[in-house]
Amino acid sequence: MKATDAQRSLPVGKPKSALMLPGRVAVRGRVEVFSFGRVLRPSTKVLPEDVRAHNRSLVLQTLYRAGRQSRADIARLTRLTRVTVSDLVAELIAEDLIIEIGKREGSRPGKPATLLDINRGGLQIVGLDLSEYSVFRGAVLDLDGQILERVEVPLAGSTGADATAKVIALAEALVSWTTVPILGIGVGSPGVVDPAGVVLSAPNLGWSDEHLQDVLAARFGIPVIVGNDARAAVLAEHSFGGAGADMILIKVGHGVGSGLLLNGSLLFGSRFAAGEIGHVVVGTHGGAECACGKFGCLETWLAAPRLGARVAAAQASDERQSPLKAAEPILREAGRHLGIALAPVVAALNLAEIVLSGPADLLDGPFTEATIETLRERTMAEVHGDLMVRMTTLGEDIVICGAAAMVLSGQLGVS
Amino acid sequence: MKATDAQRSLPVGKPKSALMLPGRVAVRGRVEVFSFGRVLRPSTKVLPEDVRAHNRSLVLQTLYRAGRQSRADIARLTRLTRVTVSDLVAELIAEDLIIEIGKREGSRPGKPATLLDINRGGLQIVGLDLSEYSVFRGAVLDLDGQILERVEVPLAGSTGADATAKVIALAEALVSWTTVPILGIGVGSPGVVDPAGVVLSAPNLGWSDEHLQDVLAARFGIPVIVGNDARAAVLAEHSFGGAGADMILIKVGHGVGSGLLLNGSLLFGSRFAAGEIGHVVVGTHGGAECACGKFGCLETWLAAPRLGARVAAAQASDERQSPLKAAEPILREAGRHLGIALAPVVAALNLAEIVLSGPADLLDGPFTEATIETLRERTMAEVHGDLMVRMTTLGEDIVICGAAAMVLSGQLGVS
DNA sequence: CCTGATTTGTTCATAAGATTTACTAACACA
DNA sequence: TGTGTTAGTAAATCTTATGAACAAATCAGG
Repeated sequence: MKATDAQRSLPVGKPKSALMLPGRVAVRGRVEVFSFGRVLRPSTKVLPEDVRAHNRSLVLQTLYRAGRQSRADIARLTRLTRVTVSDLVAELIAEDLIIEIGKREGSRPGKPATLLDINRGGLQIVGLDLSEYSVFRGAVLDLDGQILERVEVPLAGSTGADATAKVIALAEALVSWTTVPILGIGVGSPGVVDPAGVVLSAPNLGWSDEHLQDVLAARFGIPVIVGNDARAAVLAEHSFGGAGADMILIKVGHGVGSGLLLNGSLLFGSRFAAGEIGHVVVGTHGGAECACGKFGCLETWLAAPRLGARVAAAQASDERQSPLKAAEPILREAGRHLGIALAPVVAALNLAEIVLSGPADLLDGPFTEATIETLRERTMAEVHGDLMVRMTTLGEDIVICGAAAMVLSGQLGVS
Repeated sequence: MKATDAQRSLPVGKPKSALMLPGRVAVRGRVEVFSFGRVLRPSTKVLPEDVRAHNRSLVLQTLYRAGRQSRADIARLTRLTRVTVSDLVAELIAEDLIIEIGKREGSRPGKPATLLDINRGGLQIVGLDLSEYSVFRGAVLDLDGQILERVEVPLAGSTGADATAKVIALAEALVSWTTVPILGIGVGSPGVVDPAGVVLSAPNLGWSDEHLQDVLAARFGIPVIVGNDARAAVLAEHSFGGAGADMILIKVGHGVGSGLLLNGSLLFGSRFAAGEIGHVVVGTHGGAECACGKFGCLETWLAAPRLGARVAAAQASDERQSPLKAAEPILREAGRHLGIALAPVVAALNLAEIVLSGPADLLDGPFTEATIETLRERTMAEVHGDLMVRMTTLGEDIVICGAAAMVLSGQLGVS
């Protein structure tokens, strides 16, 4: 900072001018300066209006989280001035995103506060879950992530344009059922989805380079956000499920995927394929053959159809035991393999929380226990303290809720 | 037509006003709104002066990367106006961070441009590497990361306050050798270091809760940044080594650690212990006993003393073979275990680049080849295309260069 | 009932910052 | 000599947050 400061505290005369910069040639390569922890992207200038947008989101978020606050309350929480908050609130009220909900009750000195809240009853969200193997699901939700109306459409083997048409039809139905203005449409899609909502690849649906977000936005004329299903799920778990800021969510279904939240940020990965752990080989010997051609992929251990089938077989082969007893070794073996695969990830990322999403009858019990035990055996002690492995609190609706969370993020958060 | 398809399978009626918002109670939990990919931390208001600080860094970074640009060039690169750039440049020249270096050569129409550059010769950085087992190393560097002067101090078993005193003495010597004002002091320390530069735990040095950054800043009165050694290394590789924005750097020395750069951001982890992968168990059978009590930790396979000893033993036991031949199976086995541990990490994070730092005679050859092969065998094909495994280009100085990169980031980047 | 204290929300003037517009300076080319 | 181009600067404008001041509304207490 102050060159003079530095100069002052430095010993004065020193030799070694010989080594110095006389002939220093600028042989710089491609170099970037960092904000220790965050890249400063070149050509990303910031304008005063960006300040406005940020503080606007700050007000919205404060109100969304705390709910029912006065302008003065918001000013105290955000450390903005009352004047600034009043100005932002006026703008947000004009846009119908915030409403006044009467005076504060109770006996206090001073002018009674006018309470504000996000316009929770005046806006709805449409959320779609395309991640199930044989069915598209969708719902109308309120701003708190509560499902108001839901619907399913059998996929019936549709792929490519047929699948796209079914998505549009599903969205049309849901949009027609909303009773108030729509904040936006969120879609959780399987496969690799880029930040612009292009499904780069979704084999099950026969999609590649499918510009789903653009197509839906053009059709409905309202904001649309399309994201990967597991990433939507991890966002849901954080926004509505009470999870922290460092977490991996393992999604077990017809395949196995995951979503990562690191320091509160969703991870996309260098090719937008972060979380695709289904085809990592686990263990050094054995393992069933996978559709991908390898042996012992995580999917061969965990995928619901395979795991369910093995459990059923075990139960059938030994009818004297209780079904639960018979299933236990199978489930523990699967859970152990998940732990083996996750141990390096948990250690490398210093994760605090592992959330499982999938069939509770398979995952919630010996499976989870074996995963925890395996992680304890295979990672450092310091991690054990705060490491938590648990089932999601959102059940089957996790992707739909996550789609809604994406919309909340895109429309009310910083852009 | 597809619309009718979906419509047909949907519940037709549209009643459901009953379900709507009449009595909706706001039973919200702790909820956060997201900017799809980045948290908006509450109580983080933004002011116009933050805009200034950001754009100021943008100018500095542009100049640092591109070098020798005119004000007009910077304006074009940053998309700020010439007026704004002139204003910022005047401020930066007053602070001696930027200098004018004469008119542009060559024959072009128009007024000749006044070229600017970062004051590369007028500022120096002090970098310290505390990560070696038996020695502290330090250097004076220029702003391009070139080492101008270096020094080593034997650690001689110092721990606790003794070790701290040696760090201070080392820094004093280096500071006294600088010939121009110092931009800052960077320190790469082993162990768990929090973002405030507190070494929470460094067993080898006997430190816990050592406020090294504060201590050094108080002593020298100039900016100091203390960070984890592997994180410094990954920053160095990105800033000076030409690496991309999604990378893991594996640091093999007396122990094994790593640093992660994800989407251009350094990962700290929920307890600031991200990258601590040395004590992850690899493989499902066998493995030597580790100092931590477990068997088969990554360190037992990779740590330089152990690996070197195994190589030496193999070479001694079979003197008819060439030393290289004799070492190969040992090195391949170690590299394979690194691949096994990294496969889930690479897949989960969709990493593009793996950089190795450590003894080149051990790592650069069969070891690296085996790591690549193992990763190919154990992850999805799509990853193979752009996955790169290589040695660092910075050699032994990687942590010192990383310390300098931390200073560049902290002093010239966004705060 | 009146007065003082307290809190809320708004009005007005101000400071910081980037932009647009317009200007001068310096050069090439014809 | 004049025209066109580029660099850098100056003045006015627009945006945004802030501080100071004030009116409104309420409580507490005499």
